[in-house]
Amino acid sequence: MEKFVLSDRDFFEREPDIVAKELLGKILVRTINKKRISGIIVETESYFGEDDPASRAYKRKSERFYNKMISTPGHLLVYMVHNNYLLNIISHKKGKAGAVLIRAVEPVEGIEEMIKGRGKPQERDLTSGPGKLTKSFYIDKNFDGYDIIEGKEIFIEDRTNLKFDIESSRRIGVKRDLEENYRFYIKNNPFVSKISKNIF
DNA sequence: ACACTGATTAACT
DNA sequence: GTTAATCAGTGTG
Repeated sequence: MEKFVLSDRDFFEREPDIVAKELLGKILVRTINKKRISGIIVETESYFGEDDPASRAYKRKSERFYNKMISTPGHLLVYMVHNNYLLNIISHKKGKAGAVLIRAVEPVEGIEEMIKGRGKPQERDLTSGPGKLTKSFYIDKNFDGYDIIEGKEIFIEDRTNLKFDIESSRRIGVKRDLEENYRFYIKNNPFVSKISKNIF
């Protein structure tokens, strides 16, 4: 049915908002010492290139970020904000810039490992935010540029027949957002970072 | 070498 | 709902 398969790089060679929506319900997997840490992706945001004021590629103000965001789709972009690492996947059509931010996952495997990485928070707080989930998944700057198509330590798995509704809202924590909703999340999922009403 | 900036979080009221 | 903490990354000089 679906033309684009998650295991192919093509999947990420599309507009970031399309990719962001289709990543919902997929499984983010981290292998560490042959153990699996994994979770269902429940919340994403899409960022664009030179014309997106919230993007770090905006107006090529940072040539460094611009170059990362036009690099090969399917590679990771990991960087720090407010002392938290944020996990993005480079996603764009050829010649454009773009990325999808993974904002929250629902823990599936390796919950003990997550707790070790984060201290001892409530289970809901393990991965219900972009900075929280990178800590629980042991993801840091070393994974910047990592290829999740070929990679064995971080990759994304498909899952059969998971049913859910998708909601959208404005992006969170953004000063000057675009006029459309570029945040996507699974309706009524308790691991979504923040419940917010749609703004049209 | 220095100054500024958050795509956040936790801890408040 | 609001706000302070906190520091690596980035650009500029």
